[in-house]
Amino acid sequence: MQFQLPLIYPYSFELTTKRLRTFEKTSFVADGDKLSRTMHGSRGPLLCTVEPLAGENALRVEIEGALAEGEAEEIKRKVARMFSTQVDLTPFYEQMREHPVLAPVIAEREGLHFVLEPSLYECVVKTIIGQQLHVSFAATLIQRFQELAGSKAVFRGREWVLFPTPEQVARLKYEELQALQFNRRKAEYIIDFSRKVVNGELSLEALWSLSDEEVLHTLLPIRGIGRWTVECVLLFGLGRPDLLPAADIGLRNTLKRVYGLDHQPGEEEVRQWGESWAPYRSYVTFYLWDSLDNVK
DNA sequence: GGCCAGGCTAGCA
DNA sequence: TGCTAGCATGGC
Repeated sequence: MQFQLPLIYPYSFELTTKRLRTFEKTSFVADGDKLSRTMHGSRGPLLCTVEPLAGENALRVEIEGALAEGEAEEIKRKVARMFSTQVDLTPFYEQMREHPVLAPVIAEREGLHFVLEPSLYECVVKTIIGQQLHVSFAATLIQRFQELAGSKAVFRGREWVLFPTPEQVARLKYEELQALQFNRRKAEYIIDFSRKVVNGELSLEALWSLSDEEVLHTLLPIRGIGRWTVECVLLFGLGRPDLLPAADIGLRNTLKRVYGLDHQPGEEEVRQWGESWAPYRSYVTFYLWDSLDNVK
């Protein structure tokens, strides 16, 4: 199946997918302009390939694999959501255009959009793995985790790994993740979380209809999930526009640099600044993170 | 070699 | 209620 997804200008495919080609390359495989990744379809593995359509202000999408009756529309919606094709950044840019400090940081990244994970489960697990680790080491762990627990599928004559399902992870033993250099507690967090999803104690699909606050209250009691993790899930899983992970060390380091401070700002300080960024705090956070990536 | 990473929990005051 | 050691490893 092939289809096109119209984009809302401004949209830069290059800026938007840059992080997928660098330290998030565990999800997507790049081939020139094209990016491919596997997804779970209702009838088995799918391969989704996305590329910009020159001069058309649209994405060209190809889906390989068996689709069920009526599944095509669902996949189109999912890919559109993943690549934020229907998000209009114009009001965000207008609000921030006069900002004394952030205006240039934002202007340099005109057209940068979120790329969301295809499933909330994948988002939560990757975020837990990434807690307080170097991004590059987290990527290594995610890779090993996928190889260990995920299914394989063959497309175009090569083997692709799928992100593990909750069922596959629920069957693992803690020791199997420890052998991949997960620490004991992180192994427990991930496997125990997966078991909650499998036994129905937690419905991730239900999160879509909840407010940010309600999502926070739903996920926070789960062991291994703190405020930062929920905020990342709201951002990168649900695509909510007004989140501020004020405790994030990367964000605080970036603010120190961008604002030219002599100290690393505390959580409260970050929240106070963030008030003037509402209702687009997620975008400011994301743009600042992007500027952090470029400094390293 | 030491300290810190895009945190979180358990244990202690 | 608030603070801190410990976690498992890589990078600087």
